[in-house]
Amino acid sequence: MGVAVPPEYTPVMEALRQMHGVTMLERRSSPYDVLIATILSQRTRDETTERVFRDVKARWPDVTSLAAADEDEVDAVIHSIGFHRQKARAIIATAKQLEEQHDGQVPSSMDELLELPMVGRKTANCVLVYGFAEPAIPVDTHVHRISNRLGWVETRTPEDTERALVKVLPREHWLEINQLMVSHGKTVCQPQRPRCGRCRVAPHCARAGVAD
DNA sequence: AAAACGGGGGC
DNA sequence: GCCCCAGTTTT
Repeated sequence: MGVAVPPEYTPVMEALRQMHGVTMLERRSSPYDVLIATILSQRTRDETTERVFRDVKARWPDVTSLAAADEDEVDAVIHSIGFHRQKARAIIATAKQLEEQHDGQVPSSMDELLELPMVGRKTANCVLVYGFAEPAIPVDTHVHRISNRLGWVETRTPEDTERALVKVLPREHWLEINQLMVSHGKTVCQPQRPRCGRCRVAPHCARAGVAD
């Protein structure tokens, strides 16, 4: 009986690496910084988020100061990003929750992270992999879309994609896959018109040259 | 399963 | 001006 030949994950990741030149260590930071920065980054562009995160850290450098921050003041500092009111409320509540329930530390388990406001699986997995260097795959819309286009998974939601990917993708690629596919998704494998003619992954892709 | 949240960047 | 976003929560 024919056992299906698994996709060639390593050549794909190598092609992505060549196209996008990710410098992994730049994203490594303390679990707390990853947590706050990732909440702020939801549905907003990186460049904007980076500036806003620096401003937040300058004004409220640690958990204790952020826990005591005034919501209107935080809202004013992060006003240039989307969902600023919810995010201001969320990061203050997160800081308070860390102090009251976790001795001021960021928890390192998925279940505990999911208890924090505005922390879903994608954000929690960012904290685990970038903050704690634990094996986890943050799946956003880019990872979801590209994994399906490649034929690695056949899933309807990012959550389903995450659960499928952790079963098939070798662990050596988990740390890189999010940033590589996000970069790829913004510049080459875009939602509407993927530029397959310029894509070095196309030879390995189930839908190269085919629209969704 | 779908709506709501939102300012900023690209065209 | 209009369309599109590195999600999560609520209905």
